[in-house]
Amino acid sequence: MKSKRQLQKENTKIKIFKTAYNIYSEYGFTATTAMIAKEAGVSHGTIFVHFSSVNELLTCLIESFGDNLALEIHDLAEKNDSIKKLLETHLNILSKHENFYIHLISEKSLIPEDVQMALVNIQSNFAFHFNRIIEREIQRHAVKSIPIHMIFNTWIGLIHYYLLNKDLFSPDEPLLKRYSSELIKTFLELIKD
Amino acid sequence: MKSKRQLQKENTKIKIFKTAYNIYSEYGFTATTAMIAKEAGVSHGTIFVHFSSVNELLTCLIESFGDNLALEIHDLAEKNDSIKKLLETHLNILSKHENFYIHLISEKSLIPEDVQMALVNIQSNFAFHFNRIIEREIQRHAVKSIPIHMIFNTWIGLIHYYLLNKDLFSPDEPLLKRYSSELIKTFLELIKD
DNA sequence: ATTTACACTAAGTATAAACTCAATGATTTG
DNA sequence: CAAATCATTGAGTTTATACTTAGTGTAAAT
Repeated sequence: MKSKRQLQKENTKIKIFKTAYNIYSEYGFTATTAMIAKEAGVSHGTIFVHFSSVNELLTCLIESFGDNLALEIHDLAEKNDSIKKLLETHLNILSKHENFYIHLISEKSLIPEDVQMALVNIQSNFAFHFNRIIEREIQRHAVKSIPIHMIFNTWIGLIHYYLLNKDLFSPDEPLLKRYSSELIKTFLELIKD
Repeated sequence: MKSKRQLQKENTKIKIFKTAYNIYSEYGFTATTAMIAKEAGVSHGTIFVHFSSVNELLTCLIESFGDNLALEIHDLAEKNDSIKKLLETHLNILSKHENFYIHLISEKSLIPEDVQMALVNIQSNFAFHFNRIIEREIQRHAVKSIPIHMIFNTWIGLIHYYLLNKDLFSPDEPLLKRYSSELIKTFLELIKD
């Protein structure tokens, strides 16, 4: 049984955590701890009761984000065995976290180096499922015989380019909502044998 | 005839300008005006005699960079009319400015908004030549009939993905030196009809 | 009921970086 | 040669932000 104090402490931490996610999603990683405290309705100092530094807060957030994405990718990749389905699923997952993900890739340089690994892990994780399916399609001569990692990098490169240039491509609405089908269609066209 | 004073002033400005380019190329856009002053061998205050703010310095640098790139692209695109030649030329040009260019695209979020346009201009400029040649190849059925802008974005997306992840792909030597031919080969394979 | 523990507060400190400005001394002007 | 000009200096000032800490009031322990 948890004491009243323990509960309050946990709740406050969760409140800060979730608020930070929202603030960073909206304003990017230049948002300040002061903003987060204000939005969470706690005093500035409270943040440092729960997280020893802003870097630790960032680290927790991003690693947790990576873990969540990994779970979603794992779950859905099992069920989708056509390339098209796989790509649709990939973009659907990213779509749910679009704002945070965009800030993550476009402001990577602001993020503590030891956490940037989390980003690499996200890609590796998806690459695993991606490669399994593409490999099979290459065997079947449905996909061009090009080194798999290049096919993967072309796909990630293309969608990251769009996400990184959301201001240009889709300033007023979610980018993936608008471009998912065009991106998938183009990519399938390119890789088909 | 220029007076001694005028000459000295100009030289100092150029010295600061070039040093800033080198410092930013090496350390990225978080490098400080103090670093630049020290490296240029002038006092910190001198920078603000020549540039009203660090943003103005950045603006000058990046716009000048864009102009140079535009010239190089214009010159060389005239002479290269096969796709392969065009892509090789593109990467050769970027190769000459690899470090600065990488910082430019990976730290875009640190750059004043009104200068980010310069980056868009660089792409538009290249897109013009790129599209002209691809269009012709599509007519000849040498390249798949896919919307040209998607072909262009796939190419830029791919090379930016590599440049943005230089740490991963080629931490110890220039990235384009190592990957140019693989990138070109893959891309040509993908778009050929 | 009293004492102790502790989550939280808010005012304060530390630091880093851009930017200012009065002083300096070399150059130009008359 | 004297006076005026001006590029440069470097020791400040300002500002923004992360982080600290002594204090407060409520919950828990005795």
